[in-house]
Amino acid sequence: MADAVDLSPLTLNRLSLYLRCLGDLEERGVSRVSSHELARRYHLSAAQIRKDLAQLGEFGIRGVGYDVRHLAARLHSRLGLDRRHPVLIVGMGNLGSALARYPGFNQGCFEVVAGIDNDPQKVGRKIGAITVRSTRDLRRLARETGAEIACLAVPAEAAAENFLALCEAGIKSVLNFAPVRLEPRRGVRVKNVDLRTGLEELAYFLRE
Amino acid sequence: MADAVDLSPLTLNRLSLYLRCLGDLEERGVSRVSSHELARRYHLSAAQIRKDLAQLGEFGIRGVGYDVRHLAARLHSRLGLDRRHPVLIVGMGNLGSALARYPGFNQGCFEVVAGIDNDPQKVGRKIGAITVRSTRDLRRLARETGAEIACLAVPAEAAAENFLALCEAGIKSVLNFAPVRLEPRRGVRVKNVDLRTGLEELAYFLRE
DNA sequence: AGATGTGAATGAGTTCACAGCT
DNA sequence: AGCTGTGAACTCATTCACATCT
Repeated sequence: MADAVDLSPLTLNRLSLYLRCLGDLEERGVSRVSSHELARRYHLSAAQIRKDLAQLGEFGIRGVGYDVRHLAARLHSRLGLDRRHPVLIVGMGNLGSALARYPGFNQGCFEVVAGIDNDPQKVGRKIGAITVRSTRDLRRLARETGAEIACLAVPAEAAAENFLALCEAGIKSVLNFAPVRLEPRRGVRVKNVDLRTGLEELAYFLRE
Repeated sequence: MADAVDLSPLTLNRLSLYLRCLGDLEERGVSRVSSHELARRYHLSAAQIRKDLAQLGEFGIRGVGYDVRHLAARLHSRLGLDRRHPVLIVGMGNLGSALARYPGFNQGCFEVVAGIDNDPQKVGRKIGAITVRSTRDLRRLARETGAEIACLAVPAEAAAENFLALCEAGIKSVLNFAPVRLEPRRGVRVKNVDLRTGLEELAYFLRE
């Protein structure tokens, strides 16, 4: 099957998940795995795993399963994880600071290269491996670091203006933690991560 | 339309979103709003808003729109947000500490009532409004606070055992931040929030 | 006139079931 | 014999279009 097809976000998120499962298997020294085995171990659906993987081409071995390392490498490159991704964090409050130190944001191809805040009190402070910089340096920072991805972790009321600044600094993708719908901008992809929504979903299912 | 129908998680998340939009409108002093106006302001779909809201019963006014306060109140109660929800946080590392102080987790019906960690160094420390408690106190804490919801913010390798402990302490809903699929337990609802997946999704769309 | 509420049409995503390969 | 890869069936979700009400 062709390599150019676009994957849906749903498929994409599952592929990320499979990749992590494969990493786990690799660590455990497992070298081959079937869709059923994957499903059993990680509570997934075998049919769906096959459908998802089939979109990346045929490289399962019928009667046997998949080669763990080969599959992981294929996923890796298909997901765009085979090149470095510097990440900027805007808003170094509690959440921004936690993200800067979050292992998942500083592993493999991802690296948090700078934190940005407009509070002069915070500028210059070291948080984890990075130093907090002023919002005014945003454009220069983006250019110098080559960052295309930014996390927006500012309060709701500051989200719109900071998002605009990110767009103007040439950022291409934004992971938005502010509980706000950002005005769509062409050429800039936004993924909203609303932590509160998760809680509300759980609360719903607690009604008797 | 009946009140007993179960809402899908997708619908549910949008209803949460609408609720926040209505809050914003209320603050701005807007008292009536149409589905089109909501869609325009917050970049949503008018048809979908109507479909979603219709599931909660008829209380729009044809030719006019919806009463902002009335609609907000209805959503509120339908989502189960009209009673208090004490929240426990397990794992007081960077992420757990940030969540404990996160405004969205300490607003309205939600309140973080305790943080839990098995590191004796951390036990007793104050973080935001709460004090860190030992994992051994989990069961008692759950009973005393009446918490039904917990956030799991421990490293991947500690997730399974802590999840088990939560289940045994009688927790009903878990917001899981660990990049791990938890073994399903009947009677316990899990919502996975994987921050890394968000980054990976963005990285995918940066491939040329 | 203008907006809601809703069946009908369309589209997306998942599961089934089995042909085909190793 | 066993597992992949995939069309077909099915379920779930969104969009359309309009009758219905204020």
